[in-house]
Amino acid sequence: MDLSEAGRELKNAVQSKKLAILVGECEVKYWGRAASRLPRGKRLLLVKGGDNSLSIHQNTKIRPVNYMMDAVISCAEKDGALLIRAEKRKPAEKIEVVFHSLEHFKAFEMEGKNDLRLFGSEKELSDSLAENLSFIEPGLKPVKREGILRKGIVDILAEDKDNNIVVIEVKRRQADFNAVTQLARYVEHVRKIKDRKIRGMLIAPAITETALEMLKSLGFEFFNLEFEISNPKAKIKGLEKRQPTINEFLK
Amino acid sequence: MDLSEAGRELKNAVQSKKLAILVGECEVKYWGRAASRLPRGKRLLLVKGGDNSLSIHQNTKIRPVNYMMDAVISCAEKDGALLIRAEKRKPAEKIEVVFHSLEHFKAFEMEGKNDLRLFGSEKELSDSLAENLSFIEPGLKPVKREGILRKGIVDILAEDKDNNIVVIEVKRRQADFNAVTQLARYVEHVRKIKDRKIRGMLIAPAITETALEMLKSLGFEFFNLEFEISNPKAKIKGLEKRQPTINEFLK
DNA sequence: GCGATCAGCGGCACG
DNA sequence: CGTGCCGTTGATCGC
Repeated sequence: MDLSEAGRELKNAVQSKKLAILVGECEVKYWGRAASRLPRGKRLLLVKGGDNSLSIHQNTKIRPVNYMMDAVISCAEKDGALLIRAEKRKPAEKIEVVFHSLEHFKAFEMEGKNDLRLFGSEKELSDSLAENLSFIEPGLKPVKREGILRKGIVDILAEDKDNNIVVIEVKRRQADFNAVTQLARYVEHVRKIKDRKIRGMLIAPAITETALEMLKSLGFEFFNLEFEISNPKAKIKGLEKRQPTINEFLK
Repeated sequence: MDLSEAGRELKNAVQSKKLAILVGECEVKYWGRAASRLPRGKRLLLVKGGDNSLSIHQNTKIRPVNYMMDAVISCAEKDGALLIRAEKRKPAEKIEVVFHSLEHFKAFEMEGKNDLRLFGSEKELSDSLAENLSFIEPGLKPVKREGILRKGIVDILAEDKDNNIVVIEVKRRQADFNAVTQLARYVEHVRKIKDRKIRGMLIAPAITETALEMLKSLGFEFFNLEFEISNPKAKIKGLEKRQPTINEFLK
C-alpha cells in the first residue's frame, strides 16, 4: 500500500474508530509538556480509534517512545511523504510523524469493552484488612469516620483497646520513604482534629531499611503483612491459617 | 494464517528478535505481583524481540491491559487454540494468552537503536537553573555538593548572601504534597550535618493550594518559575529577557 | 475540571 | 542486585 492510500485509509480508520497499525520508516517530533525528536528509523505506529490515542513503539520497552491521548488526528502528504499530525489542548501538545516509507498498514474493527478483572489492588487488600483488624492486634476495631476524614485519604482509621486512634496506611508492596511521609501527614491531620493519643501504623509486606528508621524516629509502628493475593495473610512465624489463594482459585 | 503456523512463526520471530504483531480473539490470564483475568475478546498482542517484552492492547489507552518485560516466551497448541506463555522470575510472574482465532499475524525486522532526544527533563531544567541562581535571588550561589550530601538527592544546594544554606527542590510541573515532603526530608537531612541556618526552597511552575499551605507551615519558600522548555525562564511581571526557545529552535 | 493517590506503575541512575 | 525518584508519568476516583 502506498503512502497516500495509507493516509486515506488511516483517516477512514479513525473515523470509524478502528485500531490502525502502521509499520515503516518515520521520524517523530513532539512539542508539549516537554519536547522530543526521534530521527528516521523503522517503527510501529498504533492509532486507537476507541479513544483517539496514539503511540509510537520501537522494538523494546513496554511504553511507547512517543504518544498522545485524546488527540485530534489528521493526515496529509508532504514532499511525497505521509505526515500524520496529532494535536490536543489542555495541555497543548503536538506530535508530527512523517512516514518516508510504509512496510505495513492494517486497520481492525474492535469491540469497545474493557472488562479486565484485577485482583490484589491496594483498595481490595485494605478493605479485606479492615474487616479483620483483630488479626493485627487484639481489640483493634474500625472507627466511624466523620467530617474531613470521611473517605479516601486515610486507608484505615481504627481504635485500639485503650481507646487510642490508630491511623493505618496499607501498601501492597515494599514501603519506602514516601509511604512513611504519607502516614506522617495523615497522622498530623488526625491530631489536629482528634484530641486523643494517635498511633501511626504502616502495614506492608516489606519496608526499606531507611524507611523503617524514619518510621521509628517518628514513633510509628510497622506491621509486616504478607499478602496472598486477594486474601491478606499475616506472615507470623508458626501461626498460619490455611486459606485458598487467588492463585489456586484461578487455576 | 492458521493458529499453528502462527505459533511457529512467532517462535521464529522471537528467536530472531523481530517485532511480532498478532490480532485476534483471545483471553488473557496473569499471575504475579497481582492477578488478572481478561475474558475472550479481540485484542492486539505485541511481542518485542528487542528485549523480549510483550503487551496486550485493547482499542483504548496508552498502556497495555496486560504486559510483561524480559519474558521467556513460548508457544503451544491446546484444544485447537494457540497458547502463548510468558514467564519471568524476580518477581515471579506468568501470563497466558490463548488465541481462539487469529485475524492477523506479521513479524518485522527492526533496528535496535533507541535514539530519542528529549528536552525539558527535570535534570536539564535543574542544571540550567543551577547556573543562573542569581536570577532567583541576588547573591545566591551554588555550593559544591560533594562531601555534603550524597549526590543526586538534593536537586540544588546553594548559599545565599548571608551565608545561609539553601536547599532547593525543582519540579518541572505543578508541585504537590510529595514535592513538599521531599524537600522537608532533604532539609532535615542537611540540618543534621550543617550547623547553620537552612532555608528550604521549592521551585516550580505552579503549586497546589494545600501544598503551598504545608510549605509555608514548614517555613519554606516557593519560587514560581515558568519554564520555556529547555530554557528556564522566570515569569516575573515585567522582567523578561528574550531568549530563543526550544519550540522555535525545533521549528 | 482540579486535586490527590495508586500503579502488576516502568524506566533510569547510582551505590 | 536494591533504593530512590522522575515520568510528556497514565489511570482512577472523589470533590
